[in-house]
Amino acid sequence: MSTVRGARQPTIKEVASRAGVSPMTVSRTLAGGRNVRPDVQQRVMEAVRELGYYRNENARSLRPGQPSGLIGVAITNLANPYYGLFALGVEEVAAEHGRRILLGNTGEDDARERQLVSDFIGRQVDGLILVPTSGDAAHLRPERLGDVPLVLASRRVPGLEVDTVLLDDVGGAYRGTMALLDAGHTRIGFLGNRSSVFTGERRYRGYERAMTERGAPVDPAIIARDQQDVDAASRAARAMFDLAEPPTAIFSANNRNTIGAMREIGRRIREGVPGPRPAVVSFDDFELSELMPVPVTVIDHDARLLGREAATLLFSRLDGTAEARVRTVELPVSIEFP
Amino acid sequence: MSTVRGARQPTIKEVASRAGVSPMTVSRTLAGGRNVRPDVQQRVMEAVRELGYYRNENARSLRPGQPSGLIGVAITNLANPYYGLFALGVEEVAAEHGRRILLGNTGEDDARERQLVSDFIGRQVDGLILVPTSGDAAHLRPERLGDVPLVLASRRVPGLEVDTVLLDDVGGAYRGTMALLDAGHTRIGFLGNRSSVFTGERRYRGYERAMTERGAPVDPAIIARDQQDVDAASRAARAMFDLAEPPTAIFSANNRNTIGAMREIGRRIREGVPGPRPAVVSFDDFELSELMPVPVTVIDHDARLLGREAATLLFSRLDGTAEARVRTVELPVSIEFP
DNA sequence: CGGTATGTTGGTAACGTTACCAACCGCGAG
DNA sequence: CTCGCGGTTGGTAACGTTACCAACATACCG
Repeated sequence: MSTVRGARQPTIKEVASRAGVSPMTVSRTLAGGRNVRPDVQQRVMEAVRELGYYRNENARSLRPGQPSGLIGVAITNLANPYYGLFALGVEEVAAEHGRRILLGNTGEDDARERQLVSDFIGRQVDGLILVPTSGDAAHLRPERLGDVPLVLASRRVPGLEVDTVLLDDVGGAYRGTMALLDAGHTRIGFLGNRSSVFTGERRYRGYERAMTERGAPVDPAIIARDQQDVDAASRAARAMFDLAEPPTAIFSANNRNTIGAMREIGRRIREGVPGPRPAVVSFDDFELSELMPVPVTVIDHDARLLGREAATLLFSRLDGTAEARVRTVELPVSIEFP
Repeated sequence: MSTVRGARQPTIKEVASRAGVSPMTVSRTLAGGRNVRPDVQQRVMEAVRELGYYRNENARSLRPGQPSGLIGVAITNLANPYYGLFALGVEEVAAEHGRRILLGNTGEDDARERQLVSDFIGRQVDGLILVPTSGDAAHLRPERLGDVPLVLASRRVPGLEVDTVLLDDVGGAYRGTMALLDAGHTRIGFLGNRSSVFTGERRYRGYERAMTERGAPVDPAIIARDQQDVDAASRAARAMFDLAEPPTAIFSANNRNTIGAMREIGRRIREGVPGPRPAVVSFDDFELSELMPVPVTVIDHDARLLGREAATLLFSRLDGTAEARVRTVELPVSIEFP
């Protein structure tokens, strides 16, 4: 090995001089070898191997019109397994298109989102995929992004018309609630969260629509929409069950709330606390739902597919194969009965 | 707004001419404004705002000695929530150091890992964090990486001496198995997986050590080490429980195997299949373990912290604050009894 | 054998940025 | 009033790469 430890990365010039050719010939060889004699190509590739040369992608993309091959992805909370799957879906499609992803976690923080987007633009990303933190849209306006295409996932941003992939939140919540109503329940509690205002709102709307359609009372006493984590959800469920008129069923708008409700229900059963053993419908799947002490209907979705769709939408813009019109893809959800 | 839709990103020159100064003055202003008159700075910042200018980070890092501000992160399986948490930990620390992360998923594929590492180097990353796919080490040798520091996480690569963060797999498995032995079990089955050869091996070693130390027989009939997913784990558990002499307890080396075993145990209880209702120790936590039909002891760890430690190790190299010696950090695991 | 088409190779310039140096300014000390 | 110094500004070159053009070699045709 002729490379010295601690040395800078070798450049195309060093490869060229080692192979006894010009940098242009090295460049051509690495670009596929069109119009380069095979024996010369071989000499070049040998020099590349010997020196451990890698093309400097940053220098490459410096030339105008050259894509950087990077996609900026900002999601709200990587600690949520669904977003891990989402990121995986994006990564897969990006890899299929020879792109890499720059990943940032916003933690539902507007300022951090703005910072990430700025940085992504500064790094010349070819496109952006964003789970927005539903603040305002100023930093996402086309004139701020230059000609970098943007795809929103999971949520919309008020006043911003761009390609978007969503779940069928309303329909899923509607059908899930309907299932409870069909089973004879009329007093159905709602557990939801605030953070994802957009999805939370949509899922609540589905719940509400089903309830009113069937003439079931929508009682604020059994609607809790402020729980961000499992513990808060547990407490909310507890308060609801301790009411004089507790709900006989629960619609939970997400994973975190479902787990919290389950904890509380499990505790009551273990400790013999009297009161309801409510049926549960859960938006978002969770493992071992079939082992729960009460029947759980699951409204599941494919976050990985959501990521893939977002990336596919983006690449159709990048390839220029997309129509000009802004598109929204709404992915179906599936319902699994206990 | 004077920016034209579809236009290229504005350059420092355009900002300069708009502000009536030279590009150097813009550069200095953006670098903190040392030795630039306040009123000139203001004019420059105004032009920056008006044009929607972002520094081109790629061009910036082209100059020799300039860091790219990128960290390459390759993990094996983003679909695993633990790796999502791991990535989050890395991202957090990177952000604290003003770095972004380039994320790739290897899917336990050697070729893909090599490809990702090449690409990361080509993009001039300042450092690499890798959950290795335990193939060979050729592409990770220092002479192949130039002077880019590397940190391994979760697993080692045979024959490669680099900074590494691990879990206390052996100790955790040992203590977990001991807990079962203390409870009077002697016939303890083992469920594990192949993919992560390294951790799988270590966890098996902890199990084996505890067993032999107490003189409990290590019976190949109740040791299954080939399950990659929940379904396979379920089948392995089923076969084990159907033996003439089934285990009275199960040590499960990971999440996937635990879920699979639980499914099978739940099925047998629901369907009234006679046979053991084994106690379970699970390496890796899972939610609602307290609601399981048999008592589950959980050996948990903090994947986010693992990611933070990996990144911290890397940045100590980058800052030059690290001692030269190769370091290994082994994070403790916690045991939660049912 | 001359001429043209085709294939191969290299030189030059440019991408956006900033380190370095040179030039210039105003101000205070001698 | 002159000198020198510190603060401010701009020009030049270089980072690594490749598009473009020019130069040259070779093959083929008439």
